[in-house]
Amino acid sequence: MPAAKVTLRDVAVLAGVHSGTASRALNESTRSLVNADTVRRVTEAANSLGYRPNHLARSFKTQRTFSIGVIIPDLNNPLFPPIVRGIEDRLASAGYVALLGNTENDAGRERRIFAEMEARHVDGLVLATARREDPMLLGVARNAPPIVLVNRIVEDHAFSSVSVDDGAGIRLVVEHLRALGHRRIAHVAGPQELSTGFGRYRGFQASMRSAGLEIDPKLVSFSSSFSIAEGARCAAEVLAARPRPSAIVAANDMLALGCYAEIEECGLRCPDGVSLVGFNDMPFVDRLTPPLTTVRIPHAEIGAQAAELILERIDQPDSPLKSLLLAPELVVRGSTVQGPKLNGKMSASSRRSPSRSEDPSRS
Amino acid sequence: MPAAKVTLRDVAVLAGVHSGTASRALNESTRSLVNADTVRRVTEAANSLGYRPNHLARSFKTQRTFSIGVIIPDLNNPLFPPIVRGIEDRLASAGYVALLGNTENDAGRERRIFAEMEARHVDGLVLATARREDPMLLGVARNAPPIVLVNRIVEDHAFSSVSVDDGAGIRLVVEHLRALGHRRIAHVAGPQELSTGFGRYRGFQASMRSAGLEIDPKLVSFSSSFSIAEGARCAAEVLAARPRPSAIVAANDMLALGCYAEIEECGLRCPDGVSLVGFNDMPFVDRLTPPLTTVRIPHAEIGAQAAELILERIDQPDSPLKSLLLAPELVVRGSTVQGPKLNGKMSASSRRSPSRSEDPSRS
DNA sequence: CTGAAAGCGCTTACAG
DNA sequence: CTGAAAGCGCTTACAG
Repeated sequence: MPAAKVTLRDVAVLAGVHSGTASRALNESTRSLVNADTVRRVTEAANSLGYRPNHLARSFKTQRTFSIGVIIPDLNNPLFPPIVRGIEDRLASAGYVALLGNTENDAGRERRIFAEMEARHVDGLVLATARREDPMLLGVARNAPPIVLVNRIVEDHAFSSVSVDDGAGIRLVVEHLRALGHRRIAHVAGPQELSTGFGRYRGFQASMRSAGLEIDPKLVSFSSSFSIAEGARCAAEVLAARPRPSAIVAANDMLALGCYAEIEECGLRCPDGVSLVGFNDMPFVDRLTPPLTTVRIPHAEIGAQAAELILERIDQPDSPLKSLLLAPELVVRGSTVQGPKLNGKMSASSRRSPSRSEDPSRS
Repeated sequence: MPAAKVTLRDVAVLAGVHSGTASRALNESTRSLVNADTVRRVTEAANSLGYRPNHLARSFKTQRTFSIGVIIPDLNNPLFPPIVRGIEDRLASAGYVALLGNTENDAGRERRIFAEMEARHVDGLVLATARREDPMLLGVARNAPPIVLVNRIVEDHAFSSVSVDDGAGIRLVVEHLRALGHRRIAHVAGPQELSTGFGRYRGFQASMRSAGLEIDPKLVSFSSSFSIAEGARCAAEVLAARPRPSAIVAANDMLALGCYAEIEECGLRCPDGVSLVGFNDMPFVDRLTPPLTTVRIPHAEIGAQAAELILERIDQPDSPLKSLLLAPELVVRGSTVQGPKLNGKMSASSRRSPSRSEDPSRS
């Protein structure tokens, strides 16, 4: 049991050296400056006294805290816990700790949390709250700590970032649905002021086009937030269109959850009446009925890479900015089935659907 | 834009006072000691210079960090994010910040995280990792920071704590099932070294007894962790008993998730073949098929109260320990239906089951 | 390779 | 009510 307060001076006295020497002996980076035998004596003294360096004194002196601010919209959104864990685990292994802040997507809260983190002298910040055009981020002071964006990014790349290739993810989705014979495909889009919502919508447009499918404006509805309620509202909109869509591409799993509810509400069934695809592969969406086909993103990896980037920037503040784009992966589950052209009146074998040969991705 | 570095000295010079006076003027608790006019001058000087007190210097001097360590098993367990948010929100409003640590239920990690938090001089700790007999907790040094336990508690109450009345929760469950006519009720119990697993098991015993129902040992299976896999394993065990149970009480929702899978695996259906109840009301269990009947606990409130307790202990280290026991609430959803006695061969009206009159809770 | 000393920016008894 | 000063426990140029 260590005594209440053992300081570096105590160690130095016991080892018969000056406290400056003890400091150098105990510090990894300065150890090489001191005689090996002195190092041994100091180390022994430290051990025998149960010396624990005072973090606060060191931080005060060096103005480094070995802490990183992590700002997210809401920890209760299941997307974030695995990302946060990815960040924390990587940081912990480097002796850093994360300070977490939830903005609730509120600009005022965001500013307050940012200021609080600065006041606490975090060595860096990881932000999952960026908007495509983000007034706060554009206004950050020159002497603000290094910043890395995660998941969401800003329009002009003034920051390092780790995100997922949203367009590629949606392409996998559209091609999957196309291959199942779906032609009237709806999109419940995310908020367009976020890079994720915007990128997935653009990806939807692009991959529908290259799949040779038409985008009916009535089959696209824009949510104002990635929430279940908005998913239901937008699903109601696209399901009201005639002819009805045979599949819905939701911009994320929360929206997809709302779609499930609304599909049922309309007296339809998923997947028989409407196929449904989400994005993110949130925990437990594989336990829904039917299990959700979705786009898996490497949550923990995203977090770990973001932590890696911020640590790099701290060690080398002048290193060039990096934007990592991680590859998503389609996870096919029960919520997507053959479209109406293939299992409808025309049997797939008796008559080749003309659309098949028109499909440029197959020619 | 504040200059790179404005210190208290700069403010004092501009206001024409000594830095000690400036400190007193700016500090809430000492402000009353200084002349109102001086306060005004100092405040103005501080504002005009954009002075931001250096947190690090203050912490170093006062040995207080306004930070609290929060140690949980795993942020990816959906039980914890809402609790953590409850803690953080309450802490933030008091100017505190939370440092999060995930133990993965590993004793070594737990020790390491605990030591790290101590080294960072957290002002207090909130632990959600307690075991009923917890060697680490019993061994904490006399000069360790104040500790509050959350959700799980230790056997002898040497700590303040906030938890849920597990026995009362299970009683609600058993009475609900009893009222539906279930008599062969199984229990997929949690780990018995945790107060939650143990308390719910004891609650199961007690409320079965007072409901006049027999506990068949073959209908109780003990899991080794609150996981889906363990839930499935234990469900398989109790479903193998003959006569089969008509209902399963799972010690928490993760175990219930495993029960769902195993019920299906056995070719049974929930709720027609077997009713199922969980515990915790984790996010999204209302979206399962069928939606899970479960015991709701006030997650955010639990966190907020824990934060409250730790703040109290920091302000008044000698205040008496408190153990808050929050009331759970039954949420009835689709996973529980009438038991076999009432919708089986014997109609409820044609023949009164003898067990009804034997039921002491109804006499 | 080591010692002596300054100093990081505050807070807080201690005088007056 | 305010000033002068000590000091929290380290790190790090600066000498030698």
